[in-house]
Amino acid sequence: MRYSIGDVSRVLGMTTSALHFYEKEGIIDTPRVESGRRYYQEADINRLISAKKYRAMDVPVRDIARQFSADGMTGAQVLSRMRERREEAARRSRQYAALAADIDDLIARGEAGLLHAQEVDIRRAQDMICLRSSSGGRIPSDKDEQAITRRWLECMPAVSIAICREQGDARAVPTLIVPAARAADYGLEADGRMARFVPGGMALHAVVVCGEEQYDDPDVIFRPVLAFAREHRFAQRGTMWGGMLFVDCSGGVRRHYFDTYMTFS
Amino acid sequence: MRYSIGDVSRVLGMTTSALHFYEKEGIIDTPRVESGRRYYQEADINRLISAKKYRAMDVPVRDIARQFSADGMTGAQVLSRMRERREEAARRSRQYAALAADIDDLIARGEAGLLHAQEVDIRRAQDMICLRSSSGGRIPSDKDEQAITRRWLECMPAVSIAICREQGDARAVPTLIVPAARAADYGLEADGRMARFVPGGMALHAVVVCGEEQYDDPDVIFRPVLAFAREHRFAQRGTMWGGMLFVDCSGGVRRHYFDTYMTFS
DNA sequence: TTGCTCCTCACGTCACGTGAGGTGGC
DNA sequence: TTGCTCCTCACGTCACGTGAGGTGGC
Repeated sequence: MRYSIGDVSRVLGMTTSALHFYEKEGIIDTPRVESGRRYYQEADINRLISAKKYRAMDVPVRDIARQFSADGMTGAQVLSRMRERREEAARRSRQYAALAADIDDLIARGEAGLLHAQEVDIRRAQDMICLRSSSGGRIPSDKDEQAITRRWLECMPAVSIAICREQGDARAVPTLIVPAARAADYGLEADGRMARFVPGGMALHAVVVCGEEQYDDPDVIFRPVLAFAREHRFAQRGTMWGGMLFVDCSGGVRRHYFDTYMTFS
Repeated sequence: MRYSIGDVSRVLGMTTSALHFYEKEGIIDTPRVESGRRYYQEADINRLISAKKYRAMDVPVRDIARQFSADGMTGAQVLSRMRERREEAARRSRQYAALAADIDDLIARGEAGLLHAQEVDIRRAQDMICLRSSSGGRIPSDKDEQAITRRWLECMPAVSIAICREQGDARAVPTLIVPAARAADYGLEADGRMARFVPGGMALHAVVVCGEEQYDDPDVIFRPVLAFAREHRFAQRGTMWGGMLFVDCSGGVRRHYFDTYMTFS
């Protein structure tokens, strides 16, 4: 049986340029009829199907070419490659599942934020862990602190940009924050120095919208809960914090949405 | 606070060239000191962290730049993008999980094949569905059949290259095959024409190793089970089939491993 | 003659990575 | 003076996709 490149392309779901590419990479060595046109035989089809199978497993084309070459891989080596691919596929599956869950959480908080911006309510806050640098910025200048911050940032989107103000602090500081429940999954933990445990509990809550002024004066995000607390005589207990939900950049202005909590006694 | 590109790079886990790239793409617009060196401020850090978050969700850099631009996206649009990203992440998670399971199956059969090549045993065969073309090759010449074959090939590695011989066939033919149990997950089904149901049951089984001769004479793969059947007076019932496990290309020869089954009455 | 398939070759894509060759501040 | 950081610019990567311009067989 001789097949034209068009037939092969239609059946294998690969463009002719992909078939040219596989040939250039040495996965197949297609014979030609006199006019220069390629024709494919059963053996070529088999190799292309196998190549497609390994590509589906994310094996690079060059590795497939080597595997298929005259002095290619033994069965045991092929199996060992497949074991790697299985581990990688399982790893990616877990990673995407975690990502989907984390995005879900962001969406839920974001939707609530859009609906109830600027309203103050009372609700239970989760336990959180907050990461602050000794230099006061969101980026530490100390190398050890830089390494820790980097580890935290690798855990986005579970980790969020936040602003925190511990009881007794003169002003709020830029930090990172993660729900304590998610922290364990990512191997993040409170050490009492950079990473501090922020206990949850009943809290004043508001979604706050603010502009660029939060960079100079991070305390702006706590105004609604603080005003409510003054009016209704709630006393702060523990750490006030606000996690950034998203930024609305439409219409030439930047509106930062923060989800703020103030636990009270 | 002013941060150098080195600090930012260390903390965000991005190379300086990535930071240059993000600047070129318009995600940030970094100011310079007189000597030409860049410095980053809290607002830039925030945007880079956000960009990293969206990159972790597989949003393209150009879309992130547009989202952050002066006339960017509203909160509702950002949330809708996040919903898409969640669906995509969930889809990929499922896809990689299925891939891992399919590879697992390939490995298990491959390992058994390496250990017990050329031995005949008796075991239960699974129900399978086998796809054959009316033209006799693994690639059909009919356009409708080509479209069906293409759909099957998109379900690799659950679908395998195979050779089948129905009772009464003059010779074995190249086909594709899928376990009936997996077929349902991929929306493949027997139609009695191209795609035929191959019932499982007690069967003679052997892993057969053969060379290129299988392309001219696919029946070679059934020799061990047929010899055993003659010797021990087993009569074929239903379809004989062999699924390709892998190809050993070491030492300049190609050895094709097939997992063959002959159900008997 | 017209459509269709197929050919080669060059350049584009995406998100950076990797030097090469040079500068500025401690 | 030496090390270190940072600069720009050009080219590479990976697996193809997309034309442009032309040929061959019905």
